[in-house]
Amino acid sequence: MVSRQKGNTREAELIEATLACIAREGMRKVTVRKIAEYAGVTNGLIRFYFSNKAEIIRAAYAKLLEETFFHTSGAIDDMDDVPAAERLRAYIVANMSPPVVSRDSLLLWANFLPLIHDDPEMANIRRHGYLETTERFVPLIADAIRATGREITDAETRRRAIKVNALVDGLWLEGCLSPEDLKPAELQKIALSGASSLLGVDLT
Amino acid sequence: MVSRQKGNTREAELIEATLACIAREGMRKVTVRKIAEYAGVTNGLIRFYFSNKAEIIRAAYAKLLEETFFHTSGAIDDMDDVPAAERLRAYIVANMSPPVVSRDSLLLWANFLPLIHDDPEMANIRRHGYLETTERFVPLIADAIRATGREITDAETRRRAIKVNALVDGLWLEGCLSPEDLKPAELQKIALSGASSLLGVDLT
DNA sequence: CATAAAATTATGCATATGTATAATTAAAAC
DNA sequence: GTTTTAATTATACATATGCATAATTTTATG
Repeated sequence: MVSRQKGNTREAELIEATLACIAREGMRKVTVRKIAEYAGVTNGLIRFYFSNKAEIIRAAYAKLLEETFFHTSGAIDDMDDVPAAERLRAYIVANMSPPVVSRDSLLLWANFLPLIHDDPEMANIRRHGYLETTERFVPLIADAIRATGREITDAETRRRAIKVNALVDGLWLEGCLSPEDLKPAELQKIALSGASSLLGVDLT
Repeated sequence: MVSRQKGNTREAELIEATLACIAREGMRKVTVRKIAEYAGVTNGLIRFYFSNKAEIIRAAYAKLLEETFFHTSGAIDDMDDVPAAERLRAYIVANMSPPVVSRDSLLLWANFLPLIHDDPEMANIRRHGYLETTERFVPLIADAIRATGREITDAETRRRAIKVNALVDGLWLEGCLSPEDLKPAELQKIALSGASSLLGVDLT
């Protein structure tokens, strides 16, 4: 029998195992038995920490979003007194770096996506993570534009934000799909020069 | 008993049913019985047209890629004598329009993605579709830049192509995820003005 | 050290699933 | 109109799966 652990540690291990299992096997091959195998325990134990399979999947999704938020928003914590352009730069670079850019992150994202459509709980978890991210990104872009002293309407600002957001998302996608063609360093250069063109702000 | 049909029609119906089933239920809930139900036949019939489940899934994926290629590349067929910028414009607009932009297309894409990693056949199907698309898109961008008469290195041209491609992919993603916020018309405007900035070519 | 509580394993069960194959029905051939 | 062939249904089976629960082991408590 595997040595015992306090609730929190073992629970976290099971969630980690779930993410690893989803990333490597795909959601359709994920079973409670396989999750247990990944965690090095027997299947019955999962029921001790989670009331059913859906719940551990939800916990894994929440964990994934937290991690992503930690890595992107974490990069601009303690930068309140820094110019907006520099903060935006750091934020974009973080979004173009591992572990945000990785095969696993894309696979996890894709595997969770369909669940959002038939499980309202999953939809809530996503909404929360999405708002958290948007609330940091969009104002950053708005500030960077305003810092240049240019006159710009709210509608136009919004359109610029959508573009930069799309560019970053698209590059994230390409970077995850073709890591040989687009390594993080180049990804970051491309993202920064692209965002510079789109915003009329020098981020390079 | 459902009235009989010649091989091709029924086979195509089953593939259509598979795509509908994947889009609405998610890959993990797709069973041969459910596919049959979507097609209005009994489960045994699937084995008559496909040797196993993996094969009908592969056929569905190939169909999806064909459809996408048909809608995007189809938009610039018979445009050989038109200026490159205009062809690029039409191509981008096609990529920002239904059915390329739709909830279903994103869901299908996400559901198929994990299969590419453990089924070499699926990887081949994807590679084929990807090359087909890239071979039309990248030269279009290169031509549009060259048509302005500017001097530009191959490496820089490639970087620009990656950016535009990422912008389009990212907008596709956002458009599929939030169809209320980003309707096709606005999506197209944003994509065209964004690509214009990134390439230094007027596409609006 | 004995006992209680918590963590982990082992086992069982009902159902779902992929696949195989036999039975049946409709269209085609002659 | 009968026979052949192709298309479709019906049935069966072994396995996988989620969930439940009993048994066991480890840690904590006194």
